[in-house]
Amino acid sequence: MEYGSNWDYYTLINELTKGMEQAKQLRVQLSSGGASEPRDLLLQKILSSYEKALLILKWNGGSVEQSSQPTPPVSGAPESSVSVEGSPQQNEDVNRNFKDYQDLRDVSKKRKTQPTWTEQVIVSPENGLEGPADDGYTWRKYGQKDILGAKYPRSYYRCTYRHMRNCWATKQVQRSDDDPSVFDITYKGTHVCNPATNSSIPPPQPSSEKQESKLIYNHNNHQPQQQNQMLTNFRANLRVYTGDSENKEIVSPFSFPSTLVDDNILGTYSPSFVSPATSGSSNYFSISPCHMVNLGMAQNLHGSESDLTEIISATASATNSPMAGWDFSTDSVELDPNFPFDTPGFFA
DNA sequence: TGGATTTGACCCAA
DNA sequence: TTGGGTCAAATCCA
Repeated sequence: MEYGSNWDYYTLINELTKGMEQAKQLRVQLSSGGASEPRDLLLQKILSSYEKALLILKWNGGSVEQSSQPTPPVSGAPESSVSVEGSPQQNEDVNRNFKDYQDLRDVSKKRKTQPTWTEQVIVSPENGLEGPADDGYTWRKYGQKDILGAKYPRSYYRCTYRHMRNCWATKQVQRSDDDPSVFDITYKGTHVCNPATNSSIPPPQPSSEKQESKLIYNHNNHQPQQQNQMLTNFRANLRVYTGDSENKEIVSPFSFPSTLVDDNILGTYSPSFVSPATSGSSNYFSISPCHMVNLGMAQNLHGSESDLTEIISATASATNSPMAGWDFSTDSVELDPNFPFDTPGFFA
């Protein structure tokens, strides 16, 4: 993303403006007692607006560094997020991630310095899927290891374009001990290879992948970028079950909307990810929120990679519930239609 | 034959 | 010292 691009600029302006207007509304409400719109909703909208603006600024600041980074460090920047909640825990995360990014700029080969985020993918047996779907990137498995205390081995993947495009994104796939149908996918680093530009690789057209999968996001850390398209689809398809208290949120059902079930998304499932991930498991199939978007939006939003991730991250931090920014209650709720996803820039 | 996967060895942070 | 993460040679496969 280029700093100062029109998209960013207008989005930034828009977010700040909206935040201000919403704050004014809230002020009026607080003074009058009347409420045409729930106060908490207003608050969330305000917070999300400001947070998105901040994220844009942060992201752009990072991209400046990216351009000068010859190695992995580039992957660090976008993961940092800003917590409007300001809880110590979240601030620690922010600080840590920011520190990670700084570290990455200095020591690219250090371990545990890359930003990470975790997703869980539930594989629906009824779909005939035995593993998580591909996420739009092409991964190459480079290792597998038995993990102490884990029933299933952990598989290690790195971006196929690590050397060609200096893309140092990696991911780890670990089948859950408790529920073998759940895959924990830990992403490290962010792709700097734009899958949309990987035109040299004809997108595979798997048939079985075009099926429903369920996603669980772990917002302990931050997620990848490139999620605008998914935003669009989320509006119509997302439900979130927050009954499970921990950090992982089940985003389910995540049925592929027709707009996603096309070549842009499913056509890019990489063979590598439909390959055996773990010993004892056959094919698996993962869908990462960002990657889906990444594919879908790549055609429309060149270079704009961070939004849904940031929105998720941003809104997630608005309350203790990771997805609270979407105005979720503790039960299954629909995505708040008032959430400012329709900010002009988001779907431009 | 070239690319992807497997797997044992090595590296390194905790 | 240990265990997680990565490397790289061997192997597999289309």
